[in-house]
Amino acid sequence: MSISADTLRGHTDTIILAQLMRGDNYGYEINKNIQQLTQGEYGLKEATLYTAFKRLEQGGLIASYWGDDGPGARRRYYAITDEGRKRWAESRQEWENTRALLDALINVEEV
Amino acid sequence: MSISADTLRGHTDTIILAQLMRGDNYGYEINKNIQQLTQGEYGLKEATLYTAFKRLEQGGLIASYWGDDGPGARRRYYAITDEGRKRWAESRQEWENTRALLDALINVEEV
DNA sequence: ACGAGATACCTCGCCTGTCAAGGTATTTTA
DNA sequence: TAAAATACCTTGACAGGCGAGGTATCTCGT
Repeated sequence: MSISADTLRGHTDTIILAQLMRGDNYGYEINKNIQQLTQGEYGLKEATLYTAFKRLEQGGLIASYWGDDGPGARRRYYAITDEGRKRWAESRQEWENTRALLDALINVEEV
Repeated sequence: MSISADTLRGHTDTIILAQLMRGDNYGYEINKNIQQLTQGEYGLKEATLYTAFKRLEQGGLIASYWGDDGPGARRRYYAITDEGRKRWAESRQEWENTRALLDALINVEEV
């Protein structure tokens, strides 16, 4: 986890939505996927993760149900809603914009 | 100001340092430069701006002095320190990394 | 001469997202 | 059968952003 979380603040929800775009999944696994995708450089803290799930569900962007199939402890699965899909698309677009802005703001043209 | 500030949270200090890399400047002007660079899409709120200056100065990344030359009210100028330059270079590098991570996390490979 | 508006700085208190710490329950494995 | 892994959840503290409000100076039109 070499990335300071504060620079990713505000993107947590989008990251989770993106994972759920690939299909229903449960918290632990989602977080493992995130860690894999970033070669272990980034992962959500559990408190952050579950806070985000709660927030997203209350906002109607995801829905949850209990699944008890697999090994290990019981799992709460999450599914992205239509509204969630819409939000993801928007956030993705916004990210493109933010990225361009920060590129312009953080770099200094050579003197 | 169409960009939600939370997606830029954590980058405020770096943005300010980048502006000061171009030379000494004062708060109001720095913020105007930022707005210009982003075609008015982004600007720091004053409270955010001055909070950041305080934080940066206390951290030894910038230094300030009063200048009374120009028109309008008195101005407090800021100069980036050696430590500030170092920090900017680090943050810039970290941004490259963060950008790559978010690209990987927010986009979903097609099914 | 003077009031409006621009310039410029600053503080207080609220809100929100992150996370360390602590807790519960189940299953696998040595 | 105890340890470790899996999996979920809550509480309280903390930090950064910012709305709202405030101060002081200068310019410009009338």
